[in-house]
Amino acid sequence: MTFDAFKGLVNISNEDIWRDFYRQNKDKIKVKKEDVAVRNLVKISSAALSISNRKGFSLMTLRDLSVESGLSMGALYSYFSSKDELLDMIQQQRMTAIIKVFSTHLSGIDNPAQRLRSAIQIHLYLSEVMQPWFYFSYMEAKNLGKDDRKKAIEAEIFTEGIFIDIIEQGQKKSLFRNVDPKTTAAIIKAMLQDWYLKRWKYESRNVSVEEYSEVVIDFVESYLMARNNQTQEEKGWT
Amino acid sequence: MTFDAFKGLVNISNEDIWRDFYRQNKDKIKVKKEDVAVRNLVKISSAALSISNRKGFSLMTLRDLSVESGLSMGALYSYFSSKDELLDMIQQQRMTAIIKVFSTHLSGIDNPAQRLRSAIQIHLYLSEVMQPWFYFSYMEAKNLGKDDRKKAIEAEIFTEGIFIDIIEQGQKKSLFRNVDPKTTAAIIKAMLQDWYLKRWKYESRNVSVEEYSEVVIDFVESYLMARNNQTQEEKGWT
DNA sequence: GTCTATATCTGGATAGAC
DNA sequence: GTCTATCCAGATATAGAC
Repeated sequence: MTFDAFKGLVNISNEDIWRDFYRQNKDKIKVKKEDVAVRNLVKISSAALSISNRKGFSLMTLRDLSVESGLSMGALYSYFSSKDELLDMIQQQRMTAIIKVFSTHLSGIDNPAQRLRSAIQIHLYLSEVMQPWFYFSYMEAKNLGKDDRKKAIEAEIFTEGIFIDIIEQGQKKSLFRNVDPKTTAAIIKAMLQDWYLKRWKYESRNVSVEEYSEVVIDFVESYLMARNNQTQEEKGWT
Repeated sequence: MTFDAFKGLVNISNEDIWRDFYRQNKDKIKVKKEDVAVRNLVKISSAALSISNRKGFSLMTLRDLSVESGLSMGALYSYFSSKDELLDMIQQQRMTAIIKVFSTHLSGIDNPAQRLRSAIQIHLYLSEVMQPWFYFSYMEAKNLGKDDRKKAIEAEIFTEGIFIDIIEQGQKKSLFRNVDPKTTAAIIKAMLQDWYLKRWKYESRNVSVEEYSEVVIDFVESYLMARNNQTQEEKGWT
């Protein structure tokens, strides 16, 4: 699947994300007109991600946020009741998105080799679409409240678990050689994370998400299928 | 080389690091007795790394630091003149260490395959010895002052450059296949960084730095030497 | 060299006008 | 719903005794 095809399929816009959020949290948010609320939530979150990813969430003052979002400090507090709640709001959005996208796009793919390639692609493509979220989540994970910390760990286990499962399936079918599934999955995750953590680097080198995706897949397959002299045909490439 | 052998060779103790630092910065530091100064610098840096790596440097208050280091707030300011200077002090130390260790331990190894393995091992072993520094550097990089920011980028380029060079050498000698050296080096770095960024994970799974090192080497060699059905003997393993 | 006490300021949060 | 003005806790940094 190309990146453009993916974007068409998932169709995650900032607005959709925050409209969903608004509907699920109507009680917490003081502003009652949906359109107004959604518009401002988008402004606030964009500003918050931009400033935080530049200098860190804890160094972002609410005065910074007020200037960049174009809302007064008083208005900001109509959308969240504390700075920490704002952090949790952003985190929450990423996690629900990742679980949703994985579940829908991996179902129905049974062949482990094919499933491996799809999982890598989906993760990279999703993190490309939501790069600021992913970067933010990674960097600010340690500052989460207790509950959201738990959710973050669950999300971490969830994605890594997907890869562990795939590897074990492939080993059962003798498609992959007998390496340690957990460490392998951990390393795959590290490769995937590098894409959104060092995006400036890949951008300056003109590496597209599709190219990177192919390199990662090649890397992982070389490792899992080493000493297996298969042709591309046999591997399931097309 | 085993990890223990490495530790014996490099022999980086906290004390040596800060003694060096003290001698190079005698003018900045108000305390004039070397032994007192070094002892307290060790206390301060250990406390600062421990607290920062738990909740982030910007959320560490000087009161926290005072309690954990056992020095009063007034005393702390005999060793640095602002909180930002403390950050730069810690960063500086890691970078000089990494350049020193790489230069001494890679010189004399000419075979690209061997050089690749050594570079991976050295990086992992060094980051294991200095884990809190590496983690800190990575997480707080964005908060550096202008000058130190430049140094940080240089250090980044330095390590990645080592791997790019090795890969290009190996390709010239037809030991490695023709993949993109830059992206490959970037991915190798991502694997190396995962070791000190997610150390808790590997610790909880009882993965030692030597085991991890072998997996990374296997991973990278599989990729660079794919479709080359060599035996371990031929690859130079022993 | 190190401590306690304190000056000064920054930033999160709220009250109340519009 | 949004703004301005303000409160006040808590942070950095310093002064001066020991």
